[in-house]
Amino acid sequence: MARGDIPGATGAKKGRPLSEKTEAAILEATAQLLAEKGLAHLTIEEVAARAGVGKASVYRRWPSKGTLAFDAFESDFLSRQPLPNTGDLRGDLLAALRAWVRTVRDTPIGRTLRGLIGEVQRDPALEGIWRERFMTPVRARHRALVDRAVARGTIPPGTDSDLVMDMLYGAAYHRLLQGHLPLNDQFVRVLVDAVVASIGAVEP
Amino acid sequence: MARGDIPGATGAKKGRPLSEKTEAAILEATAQLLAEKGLAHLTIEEVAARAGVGKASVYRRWPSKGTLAFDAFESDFLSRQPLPNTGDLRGDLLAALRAWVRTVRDTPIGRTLRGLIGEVQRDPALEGIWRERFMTPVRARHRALVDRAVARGTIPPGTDSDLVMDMLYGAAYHRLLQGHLPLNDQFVRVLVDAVVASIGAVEP
Amino acid sequence: MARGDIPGATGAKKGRPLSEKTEAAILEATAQLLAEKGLAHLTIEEVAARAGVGKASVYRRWPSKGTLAFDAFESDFLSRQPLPNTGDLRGDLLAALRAWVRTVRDTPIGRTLRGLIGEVQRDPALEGIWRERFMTPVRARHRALVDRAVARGTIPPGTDSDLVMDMLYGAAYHRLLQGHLPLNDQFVRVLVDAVVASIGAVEP
Amino acid sequence: MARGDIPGATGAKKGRPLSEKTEAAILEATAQLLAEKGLAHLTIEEVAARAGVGKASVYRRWPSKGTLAFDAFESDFLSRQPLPNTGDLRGDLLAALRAWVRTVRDTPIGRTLRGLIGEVQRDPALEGIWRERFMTPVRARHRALVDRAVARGTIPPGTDSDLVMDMLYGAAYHRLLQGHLPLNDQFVRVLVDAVVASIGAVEP
DNA sequence: TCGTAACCGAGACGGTACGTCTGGTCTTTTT
DNA sequence: AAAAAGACCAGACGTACCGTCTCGGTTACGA
Repeated sequence: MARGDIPGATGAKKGRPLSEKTEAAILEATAQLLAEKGLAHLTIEEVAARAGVGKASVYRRWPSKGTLAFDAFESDFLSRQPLPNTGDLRGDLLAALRAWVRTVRDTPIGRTLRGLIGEVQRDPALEGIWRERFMTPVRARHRALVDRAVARGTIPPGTDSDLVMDMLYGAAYHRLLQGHLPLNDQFVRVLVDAVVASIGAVEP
Repeated sequence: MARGDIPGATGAKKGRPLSEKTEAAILEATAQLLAEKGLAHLTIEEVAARAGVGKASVYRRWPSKGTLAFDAFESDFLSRQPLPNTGDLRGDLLAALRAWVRTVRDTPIGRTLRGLIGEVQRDPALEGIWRERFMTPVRARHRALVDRAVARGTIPPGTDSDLVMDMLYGAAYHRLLQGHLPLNDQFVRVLVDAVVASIGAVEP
Repeated sequence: MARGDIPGATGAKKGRPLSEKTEAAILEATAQLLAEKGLAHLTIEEVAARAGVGKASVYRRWPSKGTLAFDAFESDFLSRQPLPNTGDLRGDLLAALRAWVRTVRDTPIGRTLRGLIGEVQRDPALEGIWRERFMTPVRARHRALVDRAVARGTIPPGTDSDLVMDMLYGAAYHRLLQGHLPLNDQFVRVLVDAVVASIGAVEP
Repeated sequence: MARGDIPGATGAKKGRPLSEKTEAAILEATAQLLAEKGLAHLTIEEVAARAGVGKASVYRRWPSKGTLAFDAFESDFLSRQPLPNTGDLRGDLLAALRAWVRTVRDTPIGRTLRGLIGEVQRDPALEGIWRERFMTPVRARHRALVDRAVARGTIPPGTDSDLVMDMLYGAAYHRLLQGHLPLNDQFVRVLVDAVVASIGAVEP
């Protein structure tokens, strides 16, 4: 986990507790600076200054720039990934992927996401956190769509939902990170069609 | 391109030309250090020292760590991506993807590739170079496999080869960068099968 | 003044105060290196290394090599300039000038003084500091000898003590800096005699 | 001497002779830059660029910045030091010192002279050249005034002309280099008076 | 209710690496 | 073979941040 814990939850504590105000100020400053200059040019020094906080108060809570940025980023991103229910798999996947594309393409979140993934590549300490707190919940949410289709009986029960996720979001992340081709609606449609076709889906 | 040019190709040159020896020493030192400590902990300072070269001689050629690392990495990686010809599409894709997986999973190249992609996310100046010199040639080589299958008539002529590439390599890069699931042969097989199925390939 | 101030004198202080240990280590290292290799070959890098201190800790206190060297030099030099009281002007001037000559001719201080004056010629920012902290106190000390003679009534009341100082020490600095003739006791004697003669001094 | 010799004078020469044009361009550029930014901020790099000449062509002729600057400075300065003949010593010394003061106070030459003397303090290799080519001729010229007075019989035959020079010019250089008091005509007058008085000069 | 442990903002600490600059030398090509 | 150009190695420059430590002061528990 990025931070220690919700204060008061773990038990024994002496002395003055961590101030929630300080924490909020840090996260707010981080979010601002993240949008303004990107993760690469974010510095703890500046976060502390902007938040009106000592650097130690930042390091007391987050061990690195990545973990801090991650916390500031997380909730924002997740809230933009809906769990659609259109009645059939193609529709659900289309809606989910479209929401993803809009988020990363049309908001500063895309840039931050790219920077964060970049950071994860260089800091092994971030890998676990990133997977646990970001990849796992997002994938779970998306996989639910596939599982629902299995339950409905419109796709075979043995469908490898991990593979489906990797084909869909792998392709999408690929275009986000490599930028070799546009992330547009045309791409989303043909991608979802191809993936649905590969499952051997029965038309409802 | 990362550096100026092929020496001597552009024409006018006065004064002492850039020494090829110096350049070779820098690239060699960079490759060594890249393998030893990864891109994140590679420093120009150390490259220069190891190469027995002044820092200015490095900056004269490459404007940043990323461009330098990229040049040292490029040829090494590309040489490990064969152009298989097994006679059918599935076999070709399997061979190509297996080679890729072996390279990134079993050699230090995988770590460097991850670091380099991370670097590309933070340095906009690298994006173009990366795409032009890395993504484009590698994709072209892989796409040739699909085009050959179209020529053979085993898959429909309108097949979107870009999409095929994105599903295959998007998924593979996804696992490389996110590490949520292993990059093993089982994954390669089911991925190729699913992608081939999605194309509506005719069995030969 | 080279540095901020006597710590704690100015009032408001926030954050960790400058460590006196660090400052002492820097001054000590500077003094050593000044004697070893002269001001011209003194580098902040080496001062920091020798003092076991970060470069920033040096720059935090002194804005330039010259100001640092000056601070390290100052007390050492001044302590070697006595305020003689032999009873008559000639004896006082002889004693003072002999002490000066011995200091600059027989110790490494002479070399440092030359280097420092050289530095002052090239860095306008040093001029004021040099004058205020070096020339003014030293001259004041020496002029006191002349003023005492006036008080005694052995020389005319209107004597221009600045001119006397300039003839005496001007000539001495001239030989120190230009090296055209030796700085020996013979020189000191005839110089003092000539200057005393020029004043129209009454023999006591 | 700063440079080798008058080109072509020494005899044996093979290959292309040193170009007088090149030399003139370098000296001209040096003089300009000396006046513009002072010796301290003069760089061989910039001299070469301004002269439209390779750096090596500069180093071929002058071994260091100081020697080059010195050559560019020398003739200019000496031409401004007249050999007055007013008929009596006081008048001669007054005229000579006034010319000196005007030169160093009212032209960029003063700044350059200060810089040059500063440079001499740091570069032992310059000392000899400086003394030989600058101090010695200038002092000789000035001392001639005193010697003439001896010949005239207006001052004692045993007069120490070196001491007279040191009192006069020592005081003047002192004010130039230390800047503690102004270099004005009032100073010149009282200085000359005091020095002449110290000699025990007979009124003519 | 009081001691004390852990917090607070501020900023100095020892460091690393940056990208730039200069010095003096070396190596091409041109004249 | 010298000139002009400019790359060569070396390393100091001053800056930016790093993550830690110290300062004097302030909470808010728990003994």
